Amino acid sequence: MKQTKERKSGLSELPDAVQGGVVLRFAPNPNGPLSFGHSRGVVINSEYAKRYDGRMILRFDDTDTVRKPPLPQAYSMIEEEFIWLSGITPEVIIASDRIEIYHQFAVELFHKDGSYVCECSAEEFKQHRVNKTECPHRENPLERNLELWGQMNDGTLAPGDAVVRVKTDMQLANPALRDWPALRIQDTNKNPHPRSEIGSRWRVWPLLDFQSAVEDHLQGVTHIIRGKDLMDSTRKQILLYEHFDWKYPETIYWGRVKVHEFGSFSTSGMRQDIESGEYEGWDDIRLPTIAALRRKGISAEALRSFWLELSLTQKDIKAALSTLHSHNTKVIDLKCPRTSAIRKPVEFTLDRKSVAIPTTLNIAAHPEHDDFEKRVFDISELTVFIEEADLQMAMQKDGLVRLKDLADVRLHGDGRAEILSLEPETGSSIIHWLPTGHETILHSVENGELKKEVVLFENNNHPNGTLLQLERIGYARKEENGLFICHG
RNA sequence: GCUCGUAUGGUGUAGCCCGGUCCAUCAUCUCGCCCUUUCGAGGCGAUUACGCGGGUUCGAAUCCCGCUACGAGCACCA
Repeated sequence: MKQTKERKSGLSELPDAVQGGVVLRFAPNPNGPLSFGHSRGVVINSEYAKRYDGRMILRFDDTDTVRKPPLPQAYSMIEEEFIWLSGITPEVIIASDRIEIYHQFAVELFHKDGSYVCECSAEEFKQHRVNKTECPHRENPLERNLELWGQMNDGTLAPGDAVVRVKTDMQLANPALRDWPALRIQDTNKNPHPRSEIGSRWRVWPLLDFQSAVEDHLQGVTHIIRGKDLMDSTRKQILLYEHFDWKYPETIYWGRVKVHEFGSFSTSGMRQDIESGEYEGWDDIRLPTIAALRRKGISAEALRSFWLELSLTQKDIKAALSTLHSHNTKVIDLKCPRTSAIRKPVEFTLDRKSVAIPTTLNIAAHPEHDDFEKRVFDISELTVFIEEADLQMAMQKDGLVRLKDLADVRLHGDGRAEILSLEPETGSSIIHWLPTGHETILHSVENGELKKEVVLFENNNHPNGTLLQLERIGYARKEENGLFICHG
């Protein structure tokens, strides 16, 4: 019983998980909306929250105002995307609202002799770290630390002049853990926090390892699931927890995921390119953002299946986008009305000779949905448009081809489509076609480049935003200014 | 350099803790065939894998040792 459940969801049980007693969190930096990579964190954490009926916290780790300044719109975008992706509403915590709390713990740590204000330059301390030597500030008495702490906060000390370090042990085998930095000074006059209510209110900001560790404790987080690049973070934080005598959450890691088609994008890089106009927005279909995937028609359910099937392992993996598309097809195919678009249309005239044909056709909009409004093809003008590629294919078979839902025909070089029979008799390949239509632009992405193609699109009443299946081409979303291909 | 981690087919994944039922699961991709009111849909089928070398054992993907490859951390980023 237990085994089938694990197999089905792709996720194994969380260690020491208690029904109703699990607290998970997902903690992105709101310097941009969610990317494809983030969706793994959303899906895995939220699925566990559902499975154990636990609490789900969405925490914005927005404590860097200089290098990765938060994007004000990103907070609400991420929250909305989280809900869309997971189907559950998380509790929201914003780190920049809670700086005062982190300050209190920082001061408490001085009192516990668990930290000190270090006035070494980054380079000087690096020498100590490499040589396993203690820096002179390590022995600051409490009063001196408190005095310097005051100077960090009141502006006497500038960014780079001092940093608060957690006392671990300079002899630790792992260099990453030796007296790691917990809080630093940021010039918030020059680089105010983008949230207006925060702005320049604080000068001393916690680093990830301190902020995250304190917050996880305050929220009672029971399980942390994160990338294995944060393994040393866990070890650092455990050392901090020992000073406070707290119990560290269970921690599980996943490895790196590479999707070849997505190349390498960084949130800050995308932000720059959007601001410079290279991309039209976060939902530009070339971008690996959740916004772009959604716009093209990738469903939340497909994203969930995808990550769940990949499961939770520490292996670095190269995931295939085709797998995501396959999941998506299973979700959307049943809902997508069929419609036709002709690329490079070639016109033919129906030559009915002895075979009588109707003047209008009522064609199903979905093979399994009779209730979908029928498509009406008026062929009284006897014109049909087919794709140039299909013409070439047909010519290799003596021009024989079957026009879907109409007839077997033989295409002639003079532009005639000679009707052979209404019933399929020649066993020819079936191609899609249109009697008429209107021009629209088909947008797709090829090798990261945007491709725009004018196509003849079936006249239809589908409202903008509808996800359609373009017969024999693929799934695409209809928008005001064209069609946007999702995948085949 | 130090520290940590991972190694099952083209790509992912199950199995490994508690050795045999594993001539290794499932999905995806590729290729065939079938069906068909489109298809890259559906149905059926096929090819392809336990990193290397030792050891323990009647028996190892599973246990032990060594090696190799790859990845990550060693930021006053997250």
